[in-house]
Amino acid sequence: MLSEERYSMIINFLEDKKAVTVTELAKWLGTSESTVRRDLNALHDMGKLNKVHGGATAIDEKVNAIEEDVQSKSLKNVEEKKLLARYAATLVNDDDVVYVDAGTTTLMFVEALSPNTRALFVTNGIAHAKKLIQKGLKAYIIGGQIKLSTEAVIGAEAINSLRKYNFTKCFMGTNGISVESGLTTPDLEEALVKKEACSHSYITYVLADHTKFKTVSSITFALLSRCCVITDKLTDNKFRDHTVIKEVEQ
Amino acid sequence: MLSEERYSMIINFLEDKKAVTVTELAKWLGTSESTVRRDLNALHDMGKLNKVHGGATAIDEKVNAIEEDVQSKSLKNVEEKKLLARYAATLVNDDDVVYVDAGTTTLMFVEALSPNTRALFVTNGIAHAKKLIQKGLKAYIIGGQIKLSTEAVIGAEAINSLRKYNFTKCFMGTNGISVESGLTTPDLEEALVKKEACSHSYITYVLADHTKFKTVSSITFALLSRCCVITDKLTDNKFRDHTVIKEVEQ
DNA sequence: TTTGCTACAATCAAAAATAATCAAAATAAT
DNA sequence: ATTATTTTGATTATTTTTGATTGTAGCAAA
Repeated sequence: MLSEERYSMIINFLEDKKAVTVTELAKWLGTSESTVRRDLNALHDMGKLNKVHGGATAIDEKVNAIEEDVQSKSLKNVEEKKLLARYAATLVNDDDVVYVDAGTTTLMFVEALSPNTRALFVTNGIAHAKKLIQKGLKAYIIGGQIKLSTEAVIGAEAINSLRKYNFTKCFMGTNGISVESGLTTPDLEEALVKKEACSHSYITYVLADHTKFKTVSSITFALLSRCCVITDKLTDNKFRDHTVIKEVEQ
Repeated sequence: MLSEERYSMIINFLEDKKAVTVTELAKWLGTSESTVRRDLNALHDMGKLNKVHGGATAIDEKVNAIEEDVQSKSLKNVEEKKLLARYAATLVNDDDVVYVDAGTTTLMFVEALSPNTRALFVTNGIAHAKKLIQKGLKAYIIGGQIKLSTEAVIGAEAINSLRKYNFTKCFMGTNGISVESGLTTPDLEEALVKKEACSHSYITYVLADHTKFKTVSSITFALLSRCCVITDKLTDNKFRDHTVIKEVEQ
């Protein structure tokens, strides 16, 4: 039997039953569990099913629709980003006032948040605001102009909005991290908002996967010395001399 | 059995029975109490149920109920609303500064807008903001707390945000229209925002299909005399004595 | 309050499932 | 026909899940 045949049999099975175990499939397909696992991995990489311990479950169309809705512009390093997001989510306490910067990495952070937290969230991301309230969390959005490409609120009005707040923690994304230039991003307007947000926060956490290191964009919005960087893999230890680094174990 | 299967069995059980004990579940699922406890913790962390001593209870599904409510509401009189929306969209000129109120009818208004207009839009609706920029229009969102059920920005911060603006036109939805009480809505916070928006606008247009007439909700946010009402079918001509009415031909 | 009972989280060892590895089998290429 | 490549199933070490156990905490009756 061709592997493609097994693939479609597995998908059909899942569409009907919603969940299946590896053992079940091995027996049903008359093949070994090793092969079934390989098939499940392949289908998972294609995004055709959810792999879970013991087997697989059908993809929830609702989730799919939402994923589409969030024009996830960079499907790069998704797993790494999720890792950072999950760790960052654990840093939020009930009494925190948290600023969430717009961006794809921080959106995963919002997804990873516990629905039970009583913290207060402020964001400049349209998608972030929507997700936060869908989780039943208390959320504020800052006012101002909306940038088309990133769905982020920016501009003078946004900066003015931010002045009112005092955050205990703020979670930022970034385009580049370097020892010399600190945290950098290509858009001036966004950089100004980021800068203002950081300056109103007691702690600034930066979520940056390993690809962001030693990259420099045109505008610096924060210096390393004032931030705590959360990353998946630190390739150069010299960063440790300039900032607090949390390397999340996989 | 996959843990995901147990999860959904527990959720289904709870949806039906509203409450369940650990012992019950262990027997029903044919598993140990330890596992059931672990499952309940996991589901609690996901926000899918309330953990209580001895077991768990179904979550108060306000969110879901309201979402459905909004959806069914938005499905009512769709054609009539689209008619109003299309007409209202023609009222926007390139040099206008337009406020768009949150709500299902005004969302259709946004959909009906020409992507070529150079008007400036300000809104308190998350969905509205998103749609506006997706159309490539210049859009601002006001800052403030986000209301879960309607995805509208409300609260003191929202009102403060509005103070800065001077609108040439504002487009409002409403729950009720009556000669005596004017325009009314059930939510105080939303009413205050609507009121503030109207008071900063040169003209206020109210989009109201025929079902809204002679309905009164608890809070009045504007009087008929100060508005221009756009509707699909006017059943009682006495309204013409109190306000400017545009009856859109279908 | 105290007492007794039950439920709980934490811990641990057994069981199950997994990824990684490798040799055999099947398939394709020369 | 022979060689190279891919696929498969078995084996291994590792990880995850599970159920039993234990001490602690919560609850209700005395």
